[in-house]
Amino acid sequence: MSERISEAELAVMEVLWAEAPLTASDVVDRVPIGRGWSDRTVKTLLGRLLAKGVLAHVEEGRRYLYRPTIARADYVAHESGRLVDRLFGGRAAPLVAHLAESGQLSDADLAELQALVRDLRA
Amino acid sequence: MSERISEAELAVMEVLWAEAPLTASDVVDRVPIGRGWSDRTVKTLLGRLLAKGVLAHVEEGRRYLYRPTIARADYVAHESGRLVDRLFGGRAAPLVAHLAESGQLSDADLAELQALVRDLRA
DNA sequence: GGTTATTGATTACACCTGTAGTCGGAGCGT
DNA sequence: ACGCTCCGACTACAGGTGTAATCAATAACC
Repeated sequence: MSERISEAELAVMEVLWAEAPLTASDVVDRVPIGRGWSDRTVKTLLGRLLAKGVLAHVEEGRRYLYRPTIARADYVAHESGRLVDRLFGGRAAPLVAHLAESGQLSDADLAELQALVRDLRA
Repeated sequence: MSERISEAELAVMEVLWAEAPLTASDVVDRVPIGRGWSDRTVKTLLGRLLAKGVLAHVEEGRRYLYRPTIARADYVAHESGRLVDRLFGGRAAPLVAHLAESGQLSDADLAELQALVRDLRA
């Protein structure tokens, strides 16, 4: 459940969150080319993710089909919560304030946020 | 500049962001008790942070005075940006949407955000 | 049927991280 | 001046991570 997913492992999870189940070679083909990983590396990561329990695999003939056991939304919630806890004392509003102040929110983002917050407060 | 600060190291940085400059033993005294660290551990972390260039030290008689070389706000901006890049494709609005949807924003947070966004868009 | 290609399992290895211990020199007490 | 103490520098060591190579079983090819 709560094993940490490393940066490299996340790239593999993203592939499987986008499409699953997949075979190991399918995953290799879909990992962003920029990573420059060999197929062995991807295989290792799949193995570690299995060991961490965040992937499951079922036999499909001579190979395995891999599939996430946790939802991306849950992972994202977990990681967002960790960041908010570590850097903002557990309060989310200061994070947004910070993003805004450090210019990481575009006008479009702000417009979107305004609509979002309005709806949420309704 | 851009060396990563680990979780344990962050606890030391927080002490020095709260108050600086400090001697090593001052830092030891101020690290959250819950960590249960020996003074050696804290010293090691200070050394690693020096090596990473995020701390500087000047001699003060028999000992050193340590002081951050990067601002907490810059670090926070960097880490927030990383999270947003990794999990939300670089767009911050979905983060906020996510925090809201997963119930991590209180009514007070939402009110605060609404005011914040209104001001920012003015 | 023996050889080769695939695929998963096991092993490797260096660097980072958490968590310290040891060594050596500079004052301090007497 | 001598040993005790405090501090910083160096060393240690296991577990995680990035990045792979090797091994073994099986399937496919000729």
